[in-house]
Amino acid sequence: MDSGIKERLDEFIRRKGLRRTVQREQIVDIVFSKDEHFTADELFGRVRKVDGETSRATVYRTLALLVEADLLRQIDLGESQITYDPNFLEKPSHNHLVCIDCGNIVEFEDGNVDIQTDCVTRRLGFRTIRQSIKIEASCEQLRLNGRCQNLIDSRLSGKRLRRKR
Amino acid sequence: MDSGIKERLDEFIRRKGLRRTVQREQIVDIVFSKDEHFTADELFGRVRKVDGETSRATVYRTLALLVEADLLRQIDLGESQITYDPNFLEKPSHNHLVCIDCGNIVEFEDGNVDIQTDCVTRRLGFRTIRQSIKIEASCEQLRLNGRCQNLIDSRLSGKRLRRKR
DNA sequence: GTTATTGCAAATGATTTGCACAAGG
DNA sequence: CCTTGTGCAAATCATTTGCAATAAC
Repeated sequence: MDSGIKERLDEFIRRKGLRRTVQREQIVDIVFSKDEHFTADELFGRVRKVDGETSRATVYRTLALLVEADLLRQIDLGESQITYDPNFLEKPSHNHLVCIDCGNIVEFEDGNVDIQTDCVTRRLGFRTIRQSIKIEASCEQLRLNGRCQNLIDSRLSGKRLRRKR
Repeated sequence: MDSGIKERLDEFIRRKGLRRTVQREQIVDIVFSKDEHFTADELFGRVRKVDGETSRATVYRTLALLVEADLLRQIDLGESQITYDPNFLEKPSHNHLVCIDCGNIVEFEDGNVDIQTDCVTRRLGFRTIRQSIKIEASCEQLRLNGRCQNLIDSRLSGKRLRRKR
């Protein structure tokens, strides 16, 4: 975990007159221990393994806190549950490609895309605050070779596949 | 309303072995009578004005039907309710800019953006199926002049402003 | 001590679903 | 007829909230 996160959270907590608690510490540790996306419920599961007392409500409230502090971002993958992405600190303007074959999510950063969209924004008379791009795509490997390395990798790593809402 | 819609729906209904009903006819007429985005509940309100019998369930079921037939699309504006966009038939690859000042939603189509993102997609080893871009932006007019024509327009037209989830 | 935070359980709110009856083909 | 569609009310499910007890500071 990037060591700056705790400091930024402490700063946010101080500025807002809030308090440091063991639950918040634990949840933050878990959220930023991996670079994987997660839902509130998945996080609750991981938190419960560490501390069997922490409540679902506290998990939700801490997620809202982290989003407000701009340490964590909600992303839309078209599922019924909100997905959280802990990687915006490292990759501030990344976007997501979702493979419709295997459900894998690929993060990408591309300056040219950012420039193009910002150009459109200015042409329309606005100033970009934030943008999100979701690309749904099919796997070229799977189409050509009948198999897809991403799919194999995700099976091996046990990554969560995409569910429809 | 584009006259092709009814035909495409009929074709879909025939192909699937489904049935034409008065409720579906009415809902489709209402959905495509304007180019405005709407939620299921807003649509239900409009439908009820025409036919006081139609149920909320039928509205939801017909929306799902239209989405499946690819006549209507769900878009994510970060609200708790799903937003439906009836304009993809006319503008097949448009995207959305949301003004954080006034909540206005501006649709735009831009070939260069599409080319850039498709380029990224191919570089990653995928083939684009569909993409959606959401730009959150502030109004330059408001920043410079202290007022925003979009905001004034939306007040005048009584357009729905954005709610947070 | 004062105020924020927590856990619990209940509430919320959008959407979905089971079922008996209605209606399309 | 036979099956799909509808309306109703109940169910679902993620998320939020009220409240009394607890813990920061």
